[in-house]
Amino acid sequence: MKIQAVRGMQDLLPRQKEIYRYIEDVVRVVLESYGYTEIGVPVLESTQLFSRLVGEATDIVEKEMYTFEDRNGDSLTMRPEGTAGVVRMGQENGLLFNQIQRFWYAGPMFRHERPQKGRYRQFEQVGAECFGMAGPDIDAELLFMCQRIWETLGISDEIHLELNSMGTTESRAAYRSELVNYLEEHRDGLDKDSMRRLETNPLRILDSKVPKTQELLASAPTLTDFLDAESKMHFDQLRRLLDQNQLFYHINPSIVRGLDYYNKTVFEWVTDSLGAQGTVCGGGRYDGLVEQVGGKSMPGVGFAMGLDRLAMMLDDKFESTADADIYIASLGEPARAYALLLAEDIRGNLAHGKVVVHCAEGKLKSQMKKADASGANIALIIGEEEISKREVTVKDLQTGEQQSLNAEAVIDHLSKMLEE
RNA sequence: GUGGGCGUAGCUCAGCUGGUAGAGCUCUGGAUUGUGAUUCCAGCGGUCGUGGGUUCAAACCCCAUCGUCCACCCCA
Repeated sequence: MKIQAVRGMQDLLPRQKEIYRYIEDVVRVVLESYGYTEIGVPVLESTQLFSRLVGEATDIVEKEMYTFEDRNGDSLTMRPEGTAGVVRMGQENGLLFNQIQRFWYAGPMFRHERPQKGRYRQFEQVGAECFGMAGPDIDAELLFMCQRIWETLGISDEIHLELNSMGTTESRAAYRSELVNYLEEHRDGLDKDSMRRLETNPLRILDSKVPKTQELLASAPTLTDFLDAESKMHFDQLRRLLDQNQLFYHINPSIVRGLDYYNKTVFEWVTDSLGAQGTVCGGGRYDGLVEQVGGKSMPGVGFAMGLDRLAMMLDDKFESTADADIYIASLGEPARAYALLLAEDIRGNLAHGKVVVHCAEGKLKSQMKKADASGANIALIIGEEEISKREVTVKDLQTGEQQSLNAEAVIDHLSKMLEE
């Protein structure tokens, strides 16, 4: 019986992992340039946190959570999203009371869905969450920040912004009942999924891809018409800020988001280049959430971006770096031992550079092959001749030129070569 | 959870109407006693996803199962 990875869990091979790290580095630099501070929150939380904050009737809570009993009988859940945990953490540690905060975090999330391209059961997210700021300027800042990340990664022309406002809980409730009334009247025109959602989550019907349902929706009441005055103003101001900064967006009234806690601004950054799982980043405002974990009422906004999907977008353009700059080949036991010492010496004296020692049997020919495959530009060769003369042969693998230097001169020479 | 495609060497794949398995890449050795990225030669490497069935005979047909991919659903 062979043991293999659990379904939906992916291994990151060296090249992939390198892409992830590159993205993380870019994201970190950009987020910190906006003054966001990094935090860490647990992967495990009590199940209640998610069922209450994300919403009992959402798909996530209903059927996608990895939930199990701890040894003492507590129900625990591996986080399916980041916001709930950050809100809990902020409240529990007193970071939110009368405070303004800008946080970011990175790490794995877990959802038990059927795996697919761009969708795994463990997936990596980077999130940003802001607290204590009610105005649209912080919403705009988050979007500028995303845009800057896309630009730095070189994928901004493949991603566009879909924007909507969901209004306050009250205005949304008013719209919801109006929509249900309308759809009840045209019940026989609905598809099966939409019929079901009419009971569970009517706003989701707006998202339906069934053409007949979409026809029906064309003359249905729209959320925009039901926005309360304040939400409307917030949305208009946000749009103005985006316009002023020439950040282009597409108003999409059917963006509703699958979590209960959103209000006012909601958005998704979407790409066509990944197939069906095109959302690369999503987020919005959640002004009522802090109150729900027992805190003083406090506005919040945030987003989460999916590293796995971003990594897929970069895959064909990304160039891996070489495994080595200097590769040391040796022949015979004394040379082999000396190679290790020399490598230590080089690493201790060079400012940067990767030094790889051939630690295995092998003829010089095969060692040189390894040197070539490693991507190194320089090979050092140490054999019996070199040992007896206290020399090291330095070979430039691009030009093929080589020379023998005495051991003391090697490091100077190498640092010059690496600088070129 | 639903639907469809695909599982053959480490990787990418070929294998006709059922007749007992092949290529390229990688790796190892040689042509070149201690010199890579080109060339040539040779070698290593397979319970044909797994279990059952049909058949004289199954990688190939049938059933089941697992995995994977794509789509639906939903989202990162």
